[in-house]
Amino acid sequence: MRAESLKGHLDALILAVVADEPRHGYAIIEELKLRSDGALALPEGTVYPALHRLEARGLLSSAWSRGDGRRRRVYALTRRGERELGVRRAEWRDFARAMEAVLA
Amino acid sequence: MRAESLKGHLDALILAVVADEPRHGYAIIEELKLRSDGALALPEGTVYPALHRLEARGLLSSAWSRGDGRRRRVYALTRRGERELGVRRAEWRDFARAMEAVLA
DNA sequence: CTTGACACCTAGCGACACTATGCATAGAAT
DNA sequence: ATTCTATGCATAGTGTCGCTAGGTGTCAAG
Repeated sequence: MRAESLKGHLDALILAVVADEPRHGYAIIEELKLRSDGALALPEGTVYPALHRLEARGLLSSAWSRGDGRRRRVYALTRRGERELGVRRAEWRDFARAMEAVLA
Repeated sequence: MRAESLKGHLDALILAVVADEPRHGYAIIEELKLRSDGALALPEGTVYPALHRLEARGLLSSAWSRGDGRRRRVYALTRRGERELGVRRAEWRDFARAMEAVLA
């Protein structure tokens, strides 16, 4: 997976994964790997800053939780986040359609 | 169309358009607009540097041509460019599949 | 004789994913 | 006991690359 290819699409991925159920950062990384059959193996240095950015924009909310004595920051989609996910999904479809139209 | 979303995918688009027949920069821009139904309206400042980059990497070759008294730099796919297009197409499919798997 | 389409060029900017590194806990392996 | 691996979070710094904004010049139409 080329590094640059993800640019501009990461937010949609994270929002989609969190939309199903609230998750913490590490779990989001694992879930992305799982759903994409290993294609989306994102380093932590990519995901954690993205989560902070999304929360700063009001698309995610977070809360610390303790399980197994581990501290985890669990993220959930806000209402603005839901709307944003809808927009991003639509934008992805448009972009993918355009790409296919040219590459076909 | 979000600006960042194109990153990493521009080369594939240009190679694909030039693959059908040699074209000059302005014509490539028009063709992308046409095939994508207006979705890919790329500014010149995006396409021209990309063409230079692709030529520097040996994926495109160019030659000046005069028609109507206008000077045009016409680009054609090299053999390496053909191979690269194949790789990029495959990478796009993989990426798109992964995105769909997560967004679905 | 100005406007708009055609046609090319490039310096500098900004966004953002990634590298590298650090800290810390838990369980398994040696 | 100790080391290794997986879990879990964080961020400073880097590099890439599409875009903005500006420039040059031709040609047809109004």
